[in-house]
Amino acid sequence: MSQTVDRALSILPLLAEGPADLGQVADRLGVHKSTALRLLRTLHEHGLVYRQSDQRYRLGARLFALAQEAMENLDVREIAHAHLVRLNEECGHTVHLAVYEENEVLYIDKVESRYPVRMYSRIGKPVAITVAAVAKLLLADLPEHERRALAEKLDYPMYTSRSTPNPAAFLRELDTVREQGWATDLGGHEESINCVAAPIRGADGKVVAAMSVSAPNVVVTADELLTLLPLVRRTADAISGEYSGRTPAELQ
Amino acid sequence: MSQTVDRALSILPLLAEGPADLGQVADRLGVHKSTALRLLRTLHEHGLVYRQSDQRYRLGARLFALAQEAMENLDVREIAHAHLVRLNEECGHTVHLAVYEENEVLYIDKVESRYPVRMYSRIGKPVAITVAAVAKLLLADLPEHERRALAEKLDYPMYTSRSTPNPAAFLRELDTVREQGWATDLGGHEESINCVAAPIRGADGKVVAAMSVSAPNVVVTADELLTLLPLVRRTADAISGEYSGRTPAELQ
DNA sequence: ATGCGTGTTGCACAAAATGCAACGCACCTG
DNA sequence: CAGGTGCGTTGCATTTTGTGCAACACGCAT
Repeated sequence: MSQTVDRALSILPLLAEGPADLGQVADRLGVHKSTALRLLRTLHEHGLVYRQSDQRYRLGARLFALAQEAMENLDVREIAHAHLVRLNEECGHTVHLAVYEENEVLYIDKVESRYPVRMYSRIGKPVAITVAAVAKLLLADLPEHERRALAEKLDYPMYTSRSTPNPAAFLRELDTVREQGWATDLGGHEESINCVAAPIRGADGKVVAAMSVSAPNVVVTADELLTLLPLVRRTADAISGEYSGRTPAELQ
Repeated sequence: MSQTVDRALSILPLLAEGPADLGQVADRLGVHKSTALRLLRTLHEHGLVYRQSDQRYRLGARLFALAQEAMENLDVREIAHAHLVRLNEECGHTVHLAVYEENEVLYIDKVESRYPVRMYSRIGKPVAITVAAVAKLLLADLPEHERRALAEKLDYPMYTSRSTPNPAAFLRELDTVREQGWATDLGGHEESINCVAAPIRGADGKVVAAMSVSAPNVVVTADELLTLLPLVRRTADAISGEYSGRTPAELQ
């Protein structure tokens, strides 16, 4: 595609890790300093990169503004948010909202647990796609060929002994999930954390997002968490209804 | 500087206005379709641009991930330090930087007064939350319900006759502080010590930290200290600008 | 079939990006 | 204070790389 642009864009994730100086950027890109300088200057002009007082470069304000706008284009998030908050108030655990995009599953909203022990996650961060309950729901709804192709392409890291080990097992799991209309992750990502998740569907029945409730074993056992399933499904259905225009928010 | 990158980056704000197809992008860039195509493809590979089902392009969710990660790796303390030192050189008094965390306000940086009479404080030590100027700023920015809940939970020790006596008085003080955008502590913690403080805000306008200048009566009167307010606010604004990655041009 | 509006590909040419080497500059260090 | 080291920065010759063109492919409506 375009080498120059490709290099320039590679700078962004690099700076997301933290500020870096010209030399570091040039090294990690594998280009001459002068080349890196010109790329950084261009990024700077567009406000995507900022030069702090110690001369090092970091991501700039413009990027935050763009991210904000990108968010606003995802209207599921806006509709879902109030429901997620309410669910969190009812059960107290961490609530996540995720979408599938370009072979990745991304968290796009999160309401923190009210318990002191919290699970780590980050809005915008790609999800552990082979084990996360929300990922199973989103992938289970893909057309067959796409699903198979993706399953073959993925890595299957064994986060724990319960992680999905290979494509075959994953595809079987996705079939089950599609069948039952909900999904779980019982210690597949981190030994002590369990999730239950339910799908959010658009007017045409396609899964547009998925939401989950997560809690560590020390707070509730997996069995206890599973008793929340009806509540989670009801919340997801409420969001689906509002998203597809069936149930205006005012009526609830 | 770099034409190709420049063109590619110009696509982002364009798509921020709303989804567009190849032709529209090419037109607005003033380039041939094939050129626009290659640029879009490169952006796409980096996840900054997403191709929706109707083939049109829009901003991708990856932008989040970047912005979010960058935020997380930002260190107010690191960015603020040089500014605090400069402020101390200009006025000579003790300068503090504080953040709110888990129902407490903590000093995270300090530059000592150059006068022989110093006030006692320690980095990492919780601040007298009901009276300190920095605490007022940080709490004033909390969401209403959280602020009320916290105000009720706190103790109101009468360090001096001017200490905040109760939740109602505290909430009133916080409203004033939020309104005016700065705060003071005039002998509320120790009879002879006054402070002026200003907030430091992130890209989203949220108060992420607060800074203050403190001095005992024997060095400067409260009125004299207040004349430093513009300087303190300017410093805080400079830190805010740098923290949120604004370019000088956008800063005005 | 036919025409129109898309997006997409291969290619020749020219422009634009690259790496180099040299310079400026601030900061140490002996 | 001379000399050295580690940065960022600049001008320039070289050629890689991006560009626009024209042609093609595809879907859709007429």
